[in-house]
Amino acid sequence: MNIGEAAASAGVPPKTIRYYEDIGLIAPAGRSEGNYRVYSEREVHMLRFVQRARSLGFTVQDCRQLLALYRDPGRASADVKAMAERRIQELDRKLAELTSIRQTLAGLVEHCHGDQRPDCPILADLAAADGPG
Amino acid sequence: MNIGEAAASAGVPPKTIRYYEDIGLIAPAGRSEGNYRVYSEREVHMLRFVQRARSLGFTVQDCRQLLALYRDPGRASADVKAMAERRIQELDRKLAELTSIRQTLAGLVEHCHGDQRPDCPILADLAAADGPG
DNA sequence: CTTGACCTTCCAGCGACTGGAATGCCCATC
DNA sequence: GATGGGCATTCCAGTCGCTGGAAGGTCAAG
Repeated sequence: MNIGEAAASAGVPPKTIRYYEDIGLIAPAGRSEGNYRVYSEREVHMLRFVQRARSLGFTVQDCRQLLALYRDPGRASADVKAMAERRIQELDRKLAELTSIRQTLAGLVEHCHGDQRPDCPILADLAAADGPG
Repeated sequence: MNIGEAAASAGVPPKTIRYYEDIGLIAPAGRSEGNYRVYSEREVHMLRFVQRARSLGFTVQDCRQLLALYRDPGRASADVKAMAERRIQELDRKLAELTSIRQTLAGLVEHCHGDQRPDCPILADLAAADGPG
């Protein structure tokens, strides 16, 4: 299997696969006679694993650890769980932040006429910059 | 006022001010005899404006537009409102995405023993990679 | 006159790719 | 055998919004 097919099958662009190889996230692929990278199902499986982890917001560093745990038959599930829980905590932090921003913006938008006149509480807030939020 | 004082007063690092000047977000500051950047209250005000806009998640490009609108006495508040609404839409998209990810992770965490044994539904999900979410 | 805090410029790096150029390989058709 | 198109290869540069650090200049205090 060439990189294009592996990429399609794993749901990542070919460039990303080369990048992952470059940074040592995945092992260097074997090569054909014409120097093309060659992939087996096993390697595509790993790529899918990474793709899925990334789509859940794990960093590439996290992926390294997750792959290591995945490959380690003597792993403790506690270690995986801890990683997921840390990730959830970060998500909660981010969600709180974005929610707060959203509230602030929504409040400002609500009070803005949104017509042809220049008076605008949104700009006023940005200019004042010591209100709440 | 030197850059350090301006920075403290606007709530941004000195490096960021130089960066903003570099990319043309704010006008080049005047210079002292010793080539130090010199800031007036007016310029600190602009910096605070940008800092506040950035803290609400507006991009630097957005800040350019917001500053332009702020400076334009003939602006229509509708334009500002539209920007804020677009931003809110983006936030909603992001919030939905993160919330969905959180749900998936929470579901996985819930089913993981988190003990010394290797069996782990989180890794199993990453490896399967065709479940929901 | 020295110390130390501030300032200057410039270059490099973060994370996680992504775009593009220049080149090479492979297969099919004429 | 030539040719064309679609793959592949490498390498460099850019994205976004800073941030760190090196090498040097300025300023006020002691």
